[in-house]
Parts: sequence; C-alpha cells; structure tokens
Amino acid sequence: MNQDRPTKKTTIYDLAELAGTSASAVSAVLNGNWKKRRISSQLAEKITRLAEEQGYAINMQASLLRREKSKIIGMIVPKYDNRYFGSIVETFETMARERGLFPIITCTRRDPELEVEAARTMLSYQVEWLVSTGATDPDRISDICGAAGVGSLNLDLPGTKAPSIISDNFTGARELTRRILVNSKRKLGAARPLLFIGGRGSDHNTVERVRGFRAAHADIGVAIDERHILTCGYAPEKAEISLQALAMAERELPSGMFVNSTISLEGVMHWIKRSGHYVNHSPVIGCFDWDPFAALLGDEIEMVRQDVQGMLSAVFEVIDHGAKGASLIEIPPIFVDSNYALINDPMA
Amino acid sequence: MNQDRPTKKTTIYDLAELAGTSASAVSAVLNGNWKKRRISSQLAEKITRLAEEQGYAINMQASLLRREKSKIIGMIVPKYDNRYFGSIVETFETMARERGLFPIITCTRRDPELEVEAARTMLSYQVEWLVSTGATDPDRISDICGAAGVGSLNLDLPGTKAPSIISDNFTGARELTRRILVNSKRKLGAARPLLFIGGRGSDHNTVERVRGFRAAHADIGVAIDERHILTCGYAPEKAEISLQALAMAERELPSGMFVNSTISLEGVMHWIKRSGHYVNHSPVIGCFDWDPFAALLGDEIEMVRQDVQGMLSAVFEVIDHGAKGASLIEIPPIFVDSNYALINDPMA
DNA sequence: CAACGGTGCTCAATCGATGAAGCAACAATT
DNA sequence: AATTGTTGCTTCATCGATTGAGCACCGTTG
Repeated sequence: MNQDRPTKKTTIYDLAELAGTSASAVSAVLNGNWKKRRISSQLAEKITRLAEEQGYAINMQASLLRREKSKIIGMIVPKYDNRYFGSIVETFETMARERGLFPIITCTRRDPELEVEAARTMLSYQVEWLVSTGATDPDRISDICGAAGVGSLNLDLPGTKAPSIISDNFTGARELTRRILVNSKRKLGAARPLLFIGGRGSDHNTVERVRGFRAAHADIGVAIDERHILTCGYAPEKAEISLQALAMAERELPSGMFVNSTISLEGVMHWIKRSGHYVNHSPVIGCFDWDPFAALLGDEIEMVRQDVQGMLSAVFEVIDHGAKGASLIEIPPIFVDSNYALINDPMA
Repeated sequence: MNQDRPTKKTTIYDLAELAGTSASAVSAVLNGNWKKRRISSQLAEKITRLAEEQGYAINMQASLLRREKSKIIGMIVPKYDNRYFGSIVETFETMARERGLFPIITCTRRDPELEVEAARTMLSYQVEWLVSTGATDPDRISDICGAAGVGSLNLDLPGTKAPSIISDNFTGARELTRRILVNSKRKLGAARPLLFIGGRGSDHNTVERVRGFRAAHADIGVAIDERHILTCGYAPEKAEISLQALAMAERELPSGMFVNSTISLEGVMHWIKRSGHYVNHSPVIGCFDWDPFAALLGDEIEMVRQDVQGMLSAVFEVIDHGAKGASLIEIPPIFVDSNYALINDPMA
C-alpha cells in the first residue's frame, strides 16, 4: 500500500485531499471529537477508512506542539540490573499506559551528571511529570523541574523538595533483622549479633535500615559491634572487598548478616563461596530485597520484598490527585516465605 | 529564578525580547550554528547567559516538527525481569546516547497486540529506527515500519523482513551441551543423555538450540530421548509443571539438563528444591543465559552469556552503515567460568 | 564616487495538528 | 417574509524552532 511515496509520511493534508475535504475535518475525525465538531458519520467513516488504507500515523510532535498537555511522563532509574528496578520500570510503564500517559524511561547508572542531563532532556520533551527513582541528588532534579513548572516525584530514595514515595525501611529492616535473629537462634542455640553490609552511609534508606537493624537487636537485648556495620556502597565488589578486609582484621566473623540489597548480596555470596571462610558453618542471611535465585541459594536466606505495586500506586495517586508539599509516603515492604508465599503486614 | 512566571515555559521569543534581538538569532545561537549564521560572539554570549539564567529548555516538539530528522530511536523489549534484557536495554541506551540519539524503550510483556500498538506509538513519535527485541511477530513490526519509511531491526529473535542480530544459538548450544556432558561424565562416570527444557518450539532460537543440543549428543554418540525435549514456554511455572508431569510419567529422571533461559531455570531450580526428586543426586545443569545468583547455586551450573555488547555493536553498525536486506548476523555467545572469568570463542 | 564583498543581523514561511470562529444551506418557528 | 436554529462543514491563527532570503551598514577597491 502507498507504494508511490516510499519515504514521505502521510499527513492530515494528504488525507484531506484524498477525501476531498479539509484538514481540520480530518483532524477532528481522527482524534475522536468529530461528534462535537458536527462532522457527518459518512465523512467520518470515509476518513477513517482512508487513514487506515494509507497507514496514517499522527505526528505527535505537531500534535503536542499545539496541545497544552503532552501526556508524557518521565522516569529516571539507576540501573536495570536487579529485579527491584526491573519491576519498578515494568509496573510504571503499565500504570502509565493505563492512564493514557506515554512513559519515557532512562537509566542514569547512578551518575549524578547523567541524572541532571537526563532530567533536562526530559523537560525538552515536555514531560508533565518526572519520577526520580533512587536518584543521588533528587532535590537538584526537583529544582530543575520546578523552574520549568513541571511536577517531580521521588521514588525509592526521598528528597526534600518533592513528594517522596519510599519503602518503610525502618520497620522493614527491624522485622527482617528480627527474623534473621530468630533463625540464628534456632540454628546456633543463641541469638548472636549480626553484620550489616551494603548501601551508602549517606543515603536515607541505609540510615533507616541501620536504625531498624539496631532496634531489633535492642529489642532482644543483644549488643551490636560497631565495626560490623559496613555501609560500603552497593556494588558487589565493594561488599567483597569489605568482607575480605574484615576477615583479615578479626579472628571470628559474625554468624549472620543483614545484606542491604541483592546487588550487595551478589558480592557477599560470591565471597562466601570463594573465600574459604564459613566452610563448615554457613552464615544466617537476610536481604533487603528479593531475587528468585537468591531465594533458592540457602535454606536460611530471609528476604524482604519491596512493595513495588503499592509504591507505584502511591506515585500515581499523587499524580492524579496531588500531595501536599514534600510529603514522605512510606510503603510497608512484603515478607517472602521460602515457599513463595507472601505474608503481608510484617508487624502483625 | 524566574519567579514571575511560575508555569509558562521560556521560549526563544522570550529570550529574544530579553536580549533585544530576534528569535532567529536566539535559535541560531542555541543550536550552535551561530558562526555559520554570522552572529557576533558578544550576542552569542549574551544569549547563552540569558538562556542559562532563565533555565531555558528547548521545546523538542517544535524543534523536531521543523527538522527533518528526529534523532529518536525506539526499542521494544519483552520483559525487564532478567539480566539479559536488562543488559540489552542499558547497553542500548548508552550506545544510542553516544551517537546523539534519544532512546525510547517500551516493554511489551510478550503480548503481540501490545507490540504492534507500541510500534505504532513509536512511529507517531517519529522514531528513525525501531529495534524489536525478542518480538513474537517481528515481521509485522517491520511491515508497519516499512509502510512509514522507518527502518527496523530485529534483535535476539530473527525476522525475514529486516536485518536480524541474534546469538549464534546453534554453536552456543552445542558447546554448552558438550560442557554439560563433560560435567556429567566427570560426575557420573559416563555421559548420559540430557533433558532440554524451556523456550517455545516455534521460535527460531529454541529450534537452533535444540539442534545444537542434538549435535553435541551426536558428536559423542549418545542417543537423545525425544520425550525429554520440553519446549514448554519461558515462564518459570511452565517449566515446573512440565517437570512435574515428566516425573509422574517416568521411573527415572535425566541426570542432567539443558535449561533454555534463566527464567526457565528459575522454575527448574524451584521445582528441584521442592519436589523431592534429585535429593541425593543433584542434576548436572547448564543454562543458556547468565545470572549472577544462578551462577552461585550449584557447583555444576554451566552458563552461556550472550554477547550483549557485541550484539548491540552490530545493531548500531547496521544503523550507521546499513545492511543488505534481511540479513542474519549471528554473534557468538561467551562462556562464563565458575570463577567469574570470561572465556571467549567457545569453539577454541 | 560607484561598485563590491563582508558582517551582523531580521523577516517570514514552514513543519503538522488543532480548534475557535465563521459561513452556507436548509428547516422550523413566529 | 423574516427570524432563529441546526447541521456540516471550511478558514485561519496558533504552538516554538528553523532557515532561506534579504536588508542595512561598514570598509575596501578601482
């Protein structure tokens, strides 16, 4: 079809000429408000048929230029290398489309400069909202958006200049720690203090999780060794290096660990396997995040699953109905049983 | 900054008024060809400064409407739930940006209707190229793009109407099978025929991998049991159901498996752990795809890593320099050693 | 002093879709 | 017969950036 013009795209003017009518009639028919514009159904049908035949596709650039709302929603995300972010992106796309929004996602690889550049590019594309996921400097992005009159939102990591939707890290970490301690007690006879590894000491989530970690120890009156709080960053290698350094320094390693992300867990498990420590007494492990294979690794890996559906529902709730100022919305995480069952409400 | 006008965005006309000059001068300065248009460097500097102060962001819709090239490149991808696709998306974004292209990615959840809809939407946004990754019906998408004069490319799964870049599935599968058989021989004393599980019997990759699987068995003169080729789909549950059915039907299960994706491996490992089969003789496993945790699961999980960098280099090679017709470009996969070392050229 | 080339800008048309305003034709009402 | 209402369209300005054409002014040259 339409062999005569191989490259040039069909416009409403081409269709108008073919239909022997005006471009505005074509426009009205194709964007659905032809009833309102009192176009006869015969003409509407004819135009629709022609559009189909010609393989007409609207030029969004032209349409959006004219319209006041772009219906484009942007998201920046640090990485695609774990299930948590993958699930966030997939859910975001689905929910955006359900609302008639066009999602644009970009991965900024935890690079602050890229984050800013990506935000600016998204503004150029006239996004109506920008969701900053796990951004290193969310407030900078909120400022940039604010100056352009574009709404922004923080996801996963909070900021102070836009509504933030994050997991309830404190409560989640406290419950996760409690569970690891219970497993530790069952396995070793007594609850022994755990190691905390992964994350950045400077980020809110890590701070809150350490706080939950401390609280759970305090709850059962077990003292923490401050040298065993290793907020060494998220990369797998950093966890390995950190553990190796600890093993060099100490006679005895902790018998259990709270691992702050699946990415860190990757390094931890690799080190455990290769280092030769823990050969005849594998540690009791818990991880703040979920991965299907990690779940199958040992018998005793306790995992928290962040409630991605819940978090994104909250995101779109804010987008649809607004939120006051830079509010902080905390979503309780979900505890995953080893046999794939989900148990809600960790504190129940 | 720019407090007076909270919502309305700054345009080149606003900047022109502020600078006491014309919009065309502003445009020339901001898009970099002010030398060609003989604008003085004083004026250029002034305009640049003003643009910065006002937080000006170009309106891409307007710019793209006027220009002939959009510099937008689209990709559709089935899922974000494994490292392979995550890595494809991340690499694609990086390489696109390096070339000054703006990547738009959308996830179609293996839904043929969504694929077509996504392709049409991307055409509306004037993409110059569309990369269909693992599409269920790549030719349909090529047709749609072709009608609009837009280039298309297939990645991961081949089509017949556009250049396709895929892994060398046959060679990869043959070498993977060979390795599993070697491991099987080392462990059990003799090389026993393997089970093939996962993938769709209708897709090219699965067909080729089964062919490689057969070839490797033939190479050492071991006969395959045809009932042990289970192309049950990609979802984890399908692999579980399929294995369960096999276990009900047979007295003895195969001692080794070729698993066709990490997603299928998820189901396989879960079933092995929960079903009670293989309790005192864990099977020798190989997987066509790589996952960091799966790599740590057993001692004997052999994994092939598809060469994402290589595949995307080939994609952009085609985009930059063209390819003849619907050529098929096969990229050799990479074999991963259990200690994280990479060994190239599987056939060496 | 006229002609010429160079510099430094402005003007106005254009990309494709949209929608307010308007117009012609006819029907219904006073 | 004049007014009003309704239907079914068309006309045209507009969104913001881009770019070919053109204009005014300068210094230089013959």
